[in-house]
Amino acid sequence: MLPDSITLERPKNRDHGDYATSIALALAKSAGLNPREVAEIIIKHLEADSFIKQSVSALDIAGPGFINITLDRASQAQVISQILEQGAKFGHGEVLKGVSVNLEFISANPTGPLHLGHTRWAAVGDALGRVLSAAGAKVSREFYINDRGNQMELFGASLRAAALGQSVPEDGYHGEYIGDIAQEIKKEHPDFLKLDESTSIGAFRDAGYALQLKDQQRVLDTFGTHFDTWFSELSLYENNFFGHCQDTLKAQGHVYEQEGAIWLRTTDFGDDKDRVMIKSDGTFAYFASDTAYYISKRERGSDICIYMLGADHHGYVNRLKAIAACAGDNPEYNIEILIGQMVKIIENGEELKLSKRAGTIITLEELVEKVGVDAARYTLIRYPTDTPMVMDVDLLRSRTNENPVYYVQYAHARICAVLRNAEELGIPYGADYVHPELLTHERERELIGALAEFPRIVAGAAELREPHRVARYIEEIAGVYHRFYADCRVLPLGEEKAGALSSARATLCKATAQVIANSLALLGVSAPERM
RNA sequence: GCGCCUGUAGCUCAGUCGGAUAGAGCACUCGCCUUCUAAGCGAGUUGUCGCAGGUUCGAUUCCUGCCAGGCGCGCCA
Repeated sequence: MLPDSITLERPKNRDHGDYATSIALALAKSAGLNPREVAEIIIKHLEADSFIKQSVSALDIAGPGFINITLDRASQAQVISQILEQGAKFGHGEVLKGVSVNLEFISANPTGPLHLGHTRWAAVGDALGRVLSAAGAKVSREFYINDRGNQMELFGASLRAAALGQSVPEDGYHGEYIGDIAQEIKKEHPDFLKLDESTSIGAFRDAGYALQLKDQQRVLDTFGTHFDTWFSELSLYENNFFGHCQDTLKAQGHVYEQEGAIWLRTTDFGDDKDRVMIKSDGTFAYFASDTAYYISKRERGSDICIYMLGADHHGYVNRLKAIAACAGDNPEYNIEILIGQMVKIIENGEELKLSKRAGTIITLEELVEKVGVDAARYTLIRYPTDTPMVMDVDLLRSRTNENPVYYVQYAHARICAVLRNAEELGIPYGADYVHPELLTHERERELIGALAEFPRIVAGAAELREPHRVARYIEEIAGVYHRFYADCRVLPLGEEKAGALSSARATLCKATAQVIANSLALLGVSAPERM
């Protein structure tokens, strides 16, 4: 019996070679041999292979039966040429080629500023989009605008009340920005206050909606997060699109009527209870939009619909999955839901809860004002989304290596400085100066080996939907580079003449800078040339 | 009550389909700049991987139960 796949891993301990496999241990039982014997047989066969003979310098059996593989130096260093040739494309691959992904994230109500919870997704969602694209997927980034329902009416009523100088409704919106917008609308459209109450509320609602949406778009733009589609919930009800969706679900046999309401039998697919689509008063429940929106995404050509939701919405996972199943899709493939845990922010050792602007929690814009785009994005992306996280403003503002984003950016800037100096000294570097035979230092081997991992990291991050892996990888590269820098002098000292080794090392530096820049680009974080 | 997430060093957290001696950063101690950016590097110290079972050659990782914390369970959106 052969296993489905053979795992090849990078050992933590460098003494265990460049790569290692535990295949012999896995096969030992069914082969009826002890693992080391199995390993010996495998190695004998591998050694007969001409490609292996050429590119591998050692195959060893270690421990209980691991096979440790040490690569030939020259073939290992080929990655340097590859990086220089492919440039910004290095690391990009095709594991997700041919897959069309709809990536929906943030999806805030257009009734106020984006806050901290949205910000996590603004960073992670954007990074995931970049990572998926790099892995070959066709990605459509979508922001779903919840522009329908009671919240919008309350928003309109709050604005109108503020414009009239009245106190806003109890369950309305109370942030400071409400007053600002109300004044802006009043100035632009003094006539709105002369309309009868419900028309007036509608007018304020629509004007406020337009202003808030524009504001969200502006803020996200400065944050470096861009969308392909801003999808209006209201548009799902235009041209009877919802009716069409209802027919689709009906055809699959999961729609029924009870007590004057129209239901979707989501319990057929693991939901706790069935969900109402059309309420007994004839209006649409929010869930109706969910079903139509999913169907819209699929009909517009996406194979996989990824939803990025806050932890307070995790109760929606089953019903969303059930929608896919009710539409006749495979809920294990066509729909994925990622849950982002809460983000807390502390400053001076205390949690920041109130934003004067939003009236509730701190906004994306306020966070950026405090720590800058790069630090905010990097920190938010650096952790898996299923862990709650705490952002420490003071730490993120500090320009020390307590702050991982600086550690990583500094490595890039440092390399750029070395390369500038190399150019001044007339030391050539680039694809013609790789000289693998000269890069024999342990630090050089380490660095080359780490650079070679990048494509695997990108593919893994894409397949697992975990962009934080890219951030952790850059930190490793930065660390390995700094150690190389400390031990391996690149430029000639004093009166020394520059030799081939300087060129080879400068070339390695160039390749490292490229990989760091590519990684940071996947996170939407800048790679400064000077700091 | 039911469901989801989390529990790893003093602190903040990584840990790939189950692999070898469980890792970073910070903090603490001590070294390293008359020459490439010291925002850096090196050395030292730090662990009942929440607890208890199970699966197996092997479990921080998978399964079950329990403990602790966070969140969610509307014909609201």
